[in-house]
Amino acid sequence: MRLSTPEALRIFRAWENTSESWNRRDFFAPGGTTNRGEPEADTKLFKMTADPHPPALPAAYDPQTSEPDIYDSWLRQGVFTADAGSDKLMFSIVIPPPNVTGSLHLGHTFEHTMMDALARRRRMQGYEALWLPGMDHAGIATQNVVERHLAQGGLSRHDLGREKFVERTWQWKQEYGGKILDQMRRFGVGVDWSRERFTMDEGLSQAVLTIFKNLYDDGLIYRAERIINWCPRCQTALSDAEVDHSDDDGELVSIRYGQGESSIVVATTRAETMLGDTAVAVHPDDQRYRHLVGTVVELPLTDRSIPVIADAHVDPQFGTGAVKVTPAHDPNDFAIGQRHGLAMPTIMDERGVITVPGPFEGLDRFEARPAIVAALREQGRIVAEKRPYVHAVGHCSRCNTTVEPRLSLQWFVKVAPLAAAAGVAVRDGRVGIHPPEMAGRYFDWIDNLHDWCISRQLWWGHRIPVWYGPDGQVRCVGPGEQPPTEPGWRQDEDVLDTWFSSALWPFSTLGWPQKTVDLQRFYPTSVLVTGYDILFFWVVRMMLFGLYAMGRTQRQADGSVTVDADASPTAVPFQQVVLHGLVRDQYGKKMSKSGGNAVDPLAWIGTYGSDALRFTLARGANPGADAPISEEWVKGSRNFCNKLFNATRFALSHDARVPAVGALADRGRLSLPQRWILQRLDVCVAEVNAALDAYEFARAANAAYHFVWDELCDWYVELAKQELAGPDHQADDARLVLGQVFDVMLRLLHPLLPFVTEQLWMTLTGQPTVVTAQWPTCQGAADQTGAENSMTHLQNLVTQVRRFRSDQGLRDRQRVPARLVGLEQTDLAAYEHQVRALTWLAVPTGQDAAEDFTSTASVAVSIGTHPVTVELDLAGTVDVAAERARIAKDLAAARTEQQQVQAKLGNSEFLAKAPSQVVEKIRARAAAAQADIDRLQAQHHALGGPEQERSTA
RNA sequence: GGGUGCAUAGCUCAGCGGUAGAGCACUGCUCUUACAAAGCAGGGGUCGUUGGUUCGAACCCAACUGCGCCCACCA
Repeated sequence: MRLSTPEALRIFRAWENTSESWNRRDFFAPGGTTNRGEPEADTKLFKMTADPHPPALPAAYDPQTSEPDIYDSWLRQGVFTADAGSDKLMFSIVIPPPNVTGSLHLGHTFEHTMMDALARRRRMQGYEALWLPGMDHAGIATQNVVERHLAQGGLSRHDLGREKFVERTWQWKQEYGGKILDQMRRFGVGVDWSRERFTMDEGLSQAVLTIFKNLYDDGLIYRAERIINWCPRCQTALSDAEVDHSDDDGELVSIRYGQGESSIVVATTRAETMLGDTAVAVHPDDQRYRHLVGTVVELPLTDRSIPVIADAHVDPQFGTGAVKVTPAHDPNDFAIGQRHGLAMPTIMDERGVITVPGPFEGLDRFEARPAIVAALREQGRIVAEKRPYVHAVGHCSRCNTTVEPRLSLQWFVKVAPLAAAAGVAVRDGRVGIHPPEMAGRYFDWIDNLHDWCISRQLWWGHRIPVWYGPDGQVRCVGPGEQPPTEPGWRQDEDVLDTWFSSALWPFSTLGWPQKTVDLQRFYPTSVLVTGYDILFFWVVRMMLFGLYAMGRTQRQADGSVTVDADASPTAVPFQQVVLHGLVRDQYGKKMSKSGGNAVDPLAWIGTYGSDALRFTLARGANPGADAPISEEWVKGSRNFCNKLFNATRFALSHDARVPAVGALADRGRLSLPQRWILQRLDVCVAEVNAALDAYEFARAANAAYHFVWDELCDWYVELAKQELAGPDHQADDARLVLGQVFDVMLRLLHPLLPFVTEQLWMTLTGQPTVVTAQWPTCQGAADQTGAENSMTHLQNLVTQVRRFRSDQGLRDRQRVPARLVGLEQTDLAAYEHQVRALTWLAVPTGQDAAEDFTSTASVAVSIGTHPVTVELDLAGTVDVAAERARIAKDLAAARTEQQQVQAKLGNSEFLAKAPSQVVEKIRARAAAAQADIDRLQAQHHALGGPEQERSTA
């Protein structure tokens, strides 16, 4: 196959962009070319020197070509490298570290869009802005991937052994782990690559050791035999947060324990656990079983007898009111077992295989279940069955295997002493949550805490720094300490939960436990942007550890340690939390690989550009909101970029100049359209700022979108064409106004559309980069000249004439001679030329034009209180039917309006109780409606319209 | 089981007490030199149902119906 040149180029670029070219770390090597203020000369696309003639823009908007070059230039200029020594105000964001195994998906681009916008805006506002990137080692996920990889070669991790396996995983990380970072570069994230971190790198591992040791010494980490969630496939413990519950079909069987008079019936969905039963429990007040408490019953299929005990935890209303107790395989039963000192035999191994000697030994738990039910049925022990029986079942969030509660020896973090302070920090406003409604979910967790199981039976991760001696000694080895070397000592085999190191991310990445300048200047981080789906996994835990490590602790009288709830504001890991939703498809369905509707962001970036994808995501990005997205909408955003590109190109081609500061302050001199667009620009700036202050990216994007497209392009640019062709002073003003509007808008849009605004702004201003340009602020000038009102009049007039022309089937090109009667009485008197240009109306020609001109059709419009009639010469070709239809329609609308308004004005209570401004507004509407009705009726009459068109009211 | 949210145009959503809006889709016309990745004009909704509060309700309150999400050791 032969490729055409452009096609080949495109493919080459796509390939080039994804990997090789981005691995040139010399762009951001420490001490290299990244120092701010000393941009390296760039000969490729952009001139860094003051060039009086900046390079012309390409003829077409072409993100595929320009975006990678622009990103290179940013890295070369070092604009994202934060200076901790700066005396500016500080702003910092740490990236939610993506899994090292991952590739970029739309969820990442979604939150990166928001973080980049926030950081870029702050940088333009004069802050020293740090956006710190990095990756998470993702314990279970990565180990699973590498194990799958090994399995293809017929190997298991045990064939390699621990050391080799970990080595292999590091290798894998080096080879594939940076993929997502390469993809982020193509997206154009403005992160500080010189500060990139990894949860398993040297510094962060020190942080993990340090906090483990501190917590251990403070008695906040302990090891205990507890019921934990166990995944028989991953063969590791899981925290509560790593278990997903779903309502599954099961089977509830009732089994008779014991014989005859002294028998008792219990119900269960997990019949196989009966092999581990050590009691039957009933409620102490339950009269039905009172006589049995203290006796023993025979446990079927075994040679054991178990006691009947009384425990207040049993619900007498449920089932038979009697519960079988399996302390080693059920959390409730474990608690009962502890209270009654019951034996806790484990009946399954780590794979979920029955270990009790006998006929069921070696059976998987799901094979054992029907086998045991069958055996019980044979003995006549099954007294009732209910199937299907829907009940909540826990699944491993990593592999979806049914979780098995299992008694085992694990490490835990004592959460209560940490959590109180974490609750207070949000309640007293030191940490803001957006949207505020979601703080409720945060408190749900904080107020209902369970201790956090942090040990994992994996090999990939931070190994627990505890050593066990030959005589039962336990020693926690802190950072810098030597592990015991005497014979017989061995280190704990387990590693820490991935979220343990993630919980340190806001300060470990800044150098903690060292007292670094970064830590001092950039902590607490300003904003955390993350999904509401990991509020519990991550946000809560960062709060716990952040306040513990960076705040103060108190030793209680009993020797226990708690985190001081009144820790200073500088202890919190972040000051604001912005929670975003999920990316959904165009039908509102959650995007997921399994749902088959997942999209590779790079594909869209390749076709439409990073800016287009960002803008589409931004238009769905409000706190707590899910963002629907589809290719059509990305295309729409690309079209917007193209619009902006072409409009700027228009301005440049007419020598638009950015005015000196204050040059346009005296607006009295300017034309109506000029005053209007500057006024609207100011409103847009205010709206965008207000929206971004509230993290409402969607509102900001929409405000800018509508200003650029509906106001700037559709109206001002069209009007400016007339001004540019007009008298010199007017043309000069137009060039300055265009310069001003585009300068401000490009800066204002930069956080949301970084690439196209950079390209256009550099060309417009000749400056090296918009990244460090000054952020626009609202001038706050009220519309003192009534420009908005007059422009509304102009727009109405123009639209009415255009509509008439459209209804009459007139081509735009067809200049129609016309008189604008009465215009001189209105505020548009000076703008007849502009009105004619926008409506393609010609001045009547001929010797005595005004007198000879014969009108054959007219359009009547109300300009404020003044009637204006546009009289056109259609040379007798007026489509009367079309015209009458149009007028009839307007008349009907005007009458409806009049009816509604009169209903209000006829209501004495309305007049009495409604605010006077509202009443005045309604009166004005009534007057306007009446004027419309009069005018339209006259026109309708003139066209020979029948009288029955009268209102039926 | 406990929370919590949502129902507005064909689709996805904004509006949250005083004339129902946007994008896409749809219809007609136009290659008018910034832009056809466009322009101009247009059609389309008793704002889930039923009550209530109010001069006035898409908006506030209650109930109902239908979806969704979060939490949960219901054997």
